[in-house]
Amino acid sequence: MPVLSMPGNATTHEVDTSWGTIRVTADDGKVTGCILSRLDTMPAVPFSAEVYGHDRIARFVVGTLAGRKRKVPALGNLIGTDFQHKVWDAIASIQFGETMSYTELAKTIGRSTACRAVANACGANPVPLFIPCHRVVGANGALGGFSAGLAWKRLLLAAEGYQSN
DNA sequence: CGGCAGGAGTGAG
DNA sequence: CTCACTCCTGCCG
Repeated sequence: MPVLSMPGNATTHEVDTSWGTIRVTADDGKVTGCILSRLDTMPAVPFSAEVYGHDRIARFVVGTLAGRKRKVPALGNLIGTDFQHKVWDAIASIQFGETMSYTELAKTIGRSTACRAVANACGANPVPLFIPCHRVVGANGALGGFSAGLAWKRLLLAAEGYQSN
């Protein structure tokens, strides 16, 4: 009988927002996944969200989207290559309200010319918001991309005071 | 200003 | 295995 990873205490944390439901999965309280509804176009309604109870993970999500600095909950074991983990670690070190370009980030992990690979790793980030890949932008001030749709990235950056374009 | 190489990963053929 | 594509960017014509 194959021994696979034994789920400890898996939980799902959902946050209903005017832009769709955000679903976070965790294992023993450690975040392992974060799914945002895909927004290919800017929603017509302004963003709003509510949190029920004192779910720390859900509160982090809403707080972050509202531009409030919050302590990032513990993260579980994320599946990825060495390269991806290096990229994610570097992203995690970007302070609230600050941004870093794909090239700068590439340099910090010793791959100065791998900006494109860095961008790819950003897109593979299993826990957007928790690993703030939205703080990685183009060297020319452009936003770059965002797996769940640029509307989210704009919202997050605007909330943190970043002036795009 | 357009074109291209460079760099890791994934999926199609 | 090869090719195409992806959250990019500096260089070169």
